[in-house]
Order: sequence, then C-alpha cells, then structure tokens
Amino acid sequence: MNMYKNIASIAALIGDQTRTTILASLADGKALTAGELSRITKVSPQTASSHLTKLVDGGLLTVQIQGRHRYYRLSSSSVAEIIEAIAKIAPPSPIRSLRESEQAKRLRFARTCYKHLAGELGVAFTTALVQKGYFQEGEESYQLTPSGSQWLNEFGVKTNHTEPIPRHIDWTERRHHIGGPIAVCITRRLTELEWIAEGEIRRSIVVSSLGRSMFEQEFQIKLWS
Amino acid sequence: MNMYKNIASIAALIGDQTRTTILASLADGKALTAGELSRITKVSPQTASSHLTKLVDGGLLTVQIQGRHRYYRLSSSSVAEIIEAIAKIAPPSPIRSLRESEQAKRLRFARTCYKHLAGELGVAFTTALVQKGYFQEGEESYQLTPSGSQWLNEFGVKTNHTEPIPRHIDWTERRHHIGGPIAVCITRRLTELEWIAEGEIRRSIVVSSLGRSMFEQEFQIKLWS
DNA sequence: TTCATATTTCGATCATACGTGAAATATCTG
DNA sequence: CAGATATTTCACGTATGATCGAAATATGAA
Repeated sequence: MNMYKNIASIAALIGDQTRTTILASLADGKALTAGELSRITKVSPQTASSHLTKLVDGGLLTVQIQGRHRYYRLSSSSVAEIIEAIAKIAPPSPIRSLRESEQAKRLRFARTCYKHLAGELGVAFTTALVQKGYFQEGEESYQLTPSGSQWLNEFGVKTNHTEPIPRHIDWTERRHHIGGPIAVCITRRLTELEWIAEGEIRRSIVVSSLGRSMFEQEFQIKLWS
Repeated sequence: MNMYKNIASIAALIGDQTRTTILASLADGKALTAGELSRITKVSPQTASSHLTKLVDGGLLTVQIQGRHRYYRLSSSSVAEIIEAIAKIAPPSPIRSLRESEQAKRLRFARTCYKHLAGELGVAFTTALVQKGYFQEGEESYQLTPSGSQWLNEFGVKTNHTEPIPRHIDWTERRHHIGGPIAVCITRRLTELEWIAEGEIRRSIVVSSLGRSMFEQEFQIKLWS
C-alpha cells in the first residue's frame, strides 16, 4: 500500500515543530531569509538550513536567491490551507502565560495577514462589522449586506463587490475574520485615516490614539494596551 | 515557540504511512475493526493496535467497542478534510496493476459512503436532485426544499426532516453529494426498488438494467458502463 | 470448561532523523 | 585583497519511534 506514501511524507514534513513554525511564519505569503527563520525558530542556522532544504525538496516552499540571502516562501496557498485544516482540529491554543514578552503580546494584538487585518483587532473588528449587520457570516465565507455596502462607501472604500468574502481563521485566536480584496481595501483605508499604522516589529500594527477612540466610539471595541 | 506544537503533533501523527493508510481507509466514514485495518495496512495486529491507540489519543479517531471487536472511525469529517488538503499538493501515485485499476474504476463508479450513495453515481444523482430543486446546496450542507419533501414522499421515503443535510466530498470525484440519514434512506429505497444492488467487491454498487433506464428517464443520468 | 478469535501490553531491535560543531562556499564591504 | 556575513555541507551523537515476538486480557463458540 504505497498509495498514500506521498500524503504521509508531506504530513511527516509538516509534523516537526521547527518546520511547522517555519511554515506558520511564512503563512501570510511573505518571504523570509534562512537567517530570519533560524532566529524565529530558535535553532542554529545549520538546523534551519536542513529543514528548509527538506521543505523545498518536499514542494512546500520555494526559494529565491538574492545575493547571499535566500528568501523562502510558501510555494502555494494550498500549503497554508493544510495548516489551517489541521488547526481546526488541533486542541485550543495554550493559556497565555502572564509573563510573556511584550513583543509577542503586540504581535498577537494586531497582525496583518495577506495585507488584511488579523490578530485580536482583526477578529474584534470583524465581529463588530457582523454585529452591525454589514457582513453576514456563512459557513465558509462572509457576505456583504446592502447596509454594509452603504457603510463601505461612506467609510471611503469604493467597491461593487458581491461575491463571497473569504473567511480566514486567526491561528492564535482560533476565531474568524474577513479576508480577500475587501479586507485589504478596508485595512488600507484604516491606514489612510491614520487609525492604524505599521509598527516597528515586522508584520505588527499599532493603533493610533485617534484609532483607539474611533474603534471604541464607532465599533465598541475597547483596546486595553 | 510551542505555539504550533499541537499542529506539529497532529501532522506527525498523520505523517506515517501506516497511519495514513488507516485514515484513508476510514475516510468514507465507515467503521472498521482493528483486525481489518491490520490486514489493510499489512502490518501485524500489534503494530496496528499501537497506531490506532495513537490516533485515538490524538483525537483523530474514535473507537466503539462491540464485544471482542473494536470499531474505529474518523472522529470528524475535519480529519478527512486534512487528508484531502494534503492530497491536493501531493503528487499522484501511479496505479500498480491493471487488475487494481479495474477494481478502482468500479469502486470509483459507485461507492457507498456511510451507507449513502457516493462515487460518480452519487455525485450525479445529487446534482440531478439539486437541479430539480429538491435540494438546495449551501456552503457546508444541503437543505431539503418543500418540493423535495413532496418528491421524497412520492418516491417512498418517509421523512419530516428539516435540518441541514451533511454535504460530503467524494475523494475521487472531488464533487459534493448529500449525506446523513436522508441519504441513507434514499439509498435503501433505491435498493428496495432494485435500481441498485450491492456488488461483489466490497463497498461497490451495481446498477440494474431497471435502474439504468430509470436514472436516465427520471433524472437524465446516463450511465456508460 | 476448553478452545479459538480479537486485541492489547510489554520488551527488544533497528532505522530514521533531529540537532549541532566544524568546516566549506559564496557574497558583500572597505 | 582581507575580513565579515549568509548559508550550506559534512560528520556524529543522541533520541525518538516503527515494527514485531511473546505474553496477557477479553470475548465468543463448542
């Protein structure tokens, strides 16, 4: 029965904590260098290199050489979908320790995911939009409602989108949030309005004092940090 | 970074050829005994038992004890979805022999899945039922329509079912078909009417000449084999 | 009860593979 | 060119885990 040999080998490839961390770090589609991934996974550069080679050989990653740097990225979104499918049945994320690094906290607080808002803020924002009736949550997607369409125009996002909106799962929060082009437009508009801005830490987002008050005033989202 | 520990451990659980074969064998929702799975995977009963224990502990399988037999089955369809997601990027494996190919073909044609009709016939039949307006396909389920309810009664299936009907995915067809109790009832009725019958090969279904003409006449389903 | 079947537990073997130090290769900088 | 940085390759210790023989447990049959 070597019928499922390929499936098993791919699963085995994912089934290592260091490699899972690598894949998860690349899940937003960004490319990272071998050194960065070595630091993220907290293993030696040799070990990271070994894992990266295996992931490339296994077809999960592609590599792009730029000078002495090697940029690794997911070879396709299907890879991210596998991890997401596993995350669905994975036991809930461990309880956060009280003493966790400020950086981890901030990253979890607000993150960009394929250029749209994710993390706690993304989840809270999506929840608020659904509660206001702007979006309707379905089994696998969100749908923009007429009132939502109107709100989007008033908010400054032009769209005549009527297709289902991808529903993403936040890996740390295990909750849903909107994805796709609309989410990107909304995030861009939020940046324009200076409610949010890119933080110093890679992929992190900071909320301005204006944003803080606006999120609370308009969407009843209280930010505590 | 034990954030992705759970994901990695589940992937590692799938990442063994014997265990993948077990999971794939149970993918249609059927329950098999430890002995059957030992024979399918071609490992000793001890080895199979060890793997099964791990899969149950990992939450991928559930076990039901009946006398001296232990029936194992997938704990949820999410497990099947993981395998399917991996299969998407796994290179297809070559067919071993012509004989196996013939058997695979027949199995692909019509298969029972949770005692309901699957395979090509199941998919075609479901498509026809949706097209006739008897069922409405949603994101993750089907809904019985009033006209569908009426048709069911005329067809000889008594039901006052209004809950969503599970939507199953056929692995070989990659298309959807109805599942759940209603599908079982319909399949039973099809057997009663002698449109279909159990084939010689395990889990296979043969269509009678009556069934062949009826499927074509009533549902515009042409069977070529 | 006695025997057969189904399944698990224990113990031992063996292969795989993760991780790292050391060293090699390649690129950038001054 | 020399030195620093990025990354890989090699060699090796170690650990995990897949497999199976032997034995134990539980159920069904005679």
